[in-house]
Amino acid sequence: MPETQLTRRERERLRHRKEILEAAVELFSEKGFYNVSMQEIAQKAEFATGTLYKFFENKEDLYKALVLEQAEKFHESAIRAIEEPEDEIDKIRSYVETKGQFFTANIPMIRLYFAETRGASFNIKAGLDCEIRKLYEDFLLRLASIFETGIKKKRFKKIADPYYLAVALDSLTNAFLFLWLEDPERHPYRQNVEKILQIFFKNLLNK
Amino acid sequence: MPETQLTRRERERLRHRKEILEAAVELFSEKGFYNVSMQEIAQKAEFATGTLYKFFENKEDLYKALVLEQAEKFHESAIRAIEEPEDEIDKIRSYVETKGQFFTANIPMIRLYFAETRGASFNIKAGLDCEIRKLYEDFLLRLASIFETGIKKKRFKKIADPYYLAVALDSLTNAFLFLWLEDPERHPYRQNVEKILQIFFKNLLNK
Amino acid sequence: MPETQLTRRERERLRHRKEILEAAVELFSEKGFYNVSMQEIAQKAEFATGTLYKFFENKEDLYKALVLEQAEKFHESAIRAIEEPEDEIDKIRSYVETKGQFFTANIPMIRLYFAETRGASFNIKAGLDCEIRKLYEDFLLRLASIFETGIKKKRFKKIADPYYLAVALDSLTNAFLFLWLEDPERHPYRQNVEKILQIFFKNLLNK
Amino acid sequence: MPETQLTRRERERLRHRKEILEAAVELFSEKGFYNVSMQEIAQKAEFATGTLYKFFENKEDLYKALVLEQAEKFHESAIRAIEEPEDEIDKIRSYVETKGQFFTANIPMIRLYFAETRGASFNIKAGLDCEIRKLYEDFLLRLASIFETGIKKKRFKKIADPYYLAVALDSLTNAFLFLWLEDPERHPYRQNVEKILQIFFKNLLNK
DNA sequence: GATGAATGAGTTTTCATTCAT
DNA sequence: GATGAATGAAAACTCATTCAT
Repeated sequence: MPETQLTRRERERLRHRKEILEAAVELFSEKGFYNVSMQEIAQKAEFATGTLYKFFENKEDLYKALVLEQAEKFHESAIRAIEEPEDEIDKIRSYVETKGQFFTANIPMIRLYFAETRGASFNIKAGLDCEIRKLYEDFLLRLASIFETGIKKKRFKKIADPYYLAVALDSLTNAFLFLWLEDPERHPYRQNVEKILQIFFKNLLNK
Repeated sequence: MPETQLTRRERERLRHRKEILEAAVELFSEKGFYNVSMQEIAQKAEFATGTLYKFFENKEDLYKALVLEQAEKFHESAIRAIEEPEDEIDKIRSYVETKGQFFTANIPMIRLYFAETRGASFNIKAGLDCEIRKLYEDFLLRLASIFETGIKKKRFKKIADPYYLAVALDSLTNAFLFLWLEDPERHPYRQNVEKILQIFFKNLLNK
Repeated sequence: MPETQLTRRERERLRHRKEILEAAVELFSEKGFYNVSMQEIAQKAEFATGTLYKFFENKEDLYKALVLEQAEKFHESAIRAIEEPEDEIDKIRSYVETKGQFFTANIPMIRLYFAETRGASFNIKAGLDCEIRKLYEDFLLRLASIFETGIKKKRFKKIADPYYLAVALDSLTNAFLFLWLEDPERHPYRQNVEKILQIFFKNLLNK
Repeated sequence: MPETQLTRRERERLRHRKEILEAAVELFSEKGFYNVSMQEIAQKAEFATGTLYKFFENKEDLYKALVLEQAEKFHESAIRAIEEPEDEIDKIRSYVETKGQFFTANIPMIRLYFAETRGASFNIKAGLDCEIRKLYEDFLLRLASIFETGIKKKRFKKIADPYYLAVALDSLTNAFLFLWLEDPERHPYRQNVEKILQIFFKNLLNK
């Protein structure tokens, strides 16, 4: 196992890095990039200010690392979710479900991730946008190709550009995640998304 | 008309206020709340820094005024859009169209408005959220009640909670506005939204 | 008079700038660039920290302005000193005298000026070097051409490259300025320089 | 020989100390005291930061050791240079030559040494000044006494205070070392210094 | 109302120094 | 002696806000 081949030092270093990131997500998610100071993060993570700079070049870099690492994790999960099932409909269901699971287990990331992908991210001057949006765009295209294949296989009717179907699906799931975030009891993600997707699918499916 | 009953002084004051806000939207929309300084706005509006404070208590207040006034304008248009037509389907069509018209004519506002309604608005410590979200929520309820009435009138099938239908509709239109914003030529709002709504409606409509 | 055509505001601004520079020379000259903080300068000049940044982009810029402005003043004086007299020997005497007058009246500048021209100026990353050294080099060339002319006119023997004569003259005057700086009573600049120059001239002159 | 009586441990320690100092001269000479960090020196010397503190109390101490040790070496050479020859003129020639040899072989030290002796050394708060300047002053006095002896022996005319002759000699050699440093090809130290000294000596010598 | 210079608290970032291993 | 992660004080710089004119 590679984990155990790291020296103690290296393992500690990784742990500390993780601790910093964990303190940071919470703060950023709650107050936003500009309302969180490095001191604040350091304090929450129980390190000195200077220590943060051993791990991250600057505040922006810390934020980027944070969002990008989570985005990559989500991405992997999402890709796995759409690759496993055979059937196109199952792929989509699997995605919707995985997305729900990922974010309901990572609540602080929801705001950050959406701010960076769909949102008006003014947070970071540039750069982050670039990488994370590339990931996002890449995934949209994969979703689109599922719709495309489904259409070719005559599983779906050809009612719209597959890319737009992907965009629509993504935006609907986001909307219901937000509802869930605001009031989890009242707006359970799974059931709600389910119903909306039915509207979608009933019409999309060739009987 | 009340406008003409204002003194010259008052008219000038209003004009100046408007000039400041106009300079501000552009800057905020381009760089975000925290990357725009009051001096920058003053310069763009061709006033002295101090003058801004004759019109707005502070930076936050200026931003709030900006977003709220636009939000109110949009809401008026949107409400008018859903009140005029008789038929529920027409109401919804009218809303979608009006939304498109409003924002394509107010590009800089798109980012700000979405950041505040759906987005992870960390921009402002608090308060703005409150008022603008109330407006937004109010409108969602109106949309919901259109669906509800439609269902009652048997125009629509009862496939989902009307509120969720409203949320879905809103999120879809947003998604297509964003696409349009990114590449207006390639992703014309009207046509795209049209197609997606058809998926919606075909299934929603009782034949 | 152009001075009086400045608005009161402009005149005040210039005065403030000057006050800042005056506080700064003393501090820099005493402790060196890196041992003086902007706060310290601000305090000594009786302004707020931020105010310094209205006048100078950054600490380096403030330092540059300081040294360069003085260097330019000295330059003008020095050039005037060598242009007025007819005779080559008088030109050189005039320079030596003017240099003494300038720096004995601007004690804090001695260290700064020498640090930047002849010294190992590590103070500033770059740039200042450039401009100030250009001035300095320019002046050395003027001095050299005085020697050259003197040689052509047979006032001087042709005992060495005129440029090296200039360098030698400059370095000797510096050395005696330093001595004076360390102990003005014991090492009066004028008399000492006088004697040394005699060594120079006696051999340089064609009887 | 004492060297071989050191234990292996002690020899290693000395070697490490030397390695650190060697890394440090280069860096200090290139960038100056304040633009070099201890971590940088450690890295260049291939030691850990903490190790530097086993050898030197602090950064200043390291710098002092560096400059002082070199200064002492130079002084020994210089003293040897003026002690060996019999004749006063030869002593001076020997000094000028030795100085050239020492610094052309120790380029990085030129800047540091001059900064500390003649220059506006703001580098170090204090203390270094003291010791190194004492060495320097001591040497100037030795030079002065050579001139004095020469005068007594009627080798030299009594044209100026011997101390000032020493200062002049030193400042001229420095000036030509600087020229050489800037462009070694164009300004060869030996030849240039030679010519300038002739001006000096021709007049100084009693035929 | 308009001006814009001045303010100074607050933020990011650096780096000499320490210390547990 | 060697390591290098952690420290935290100190510095540069920004900018919302004030206020005398």
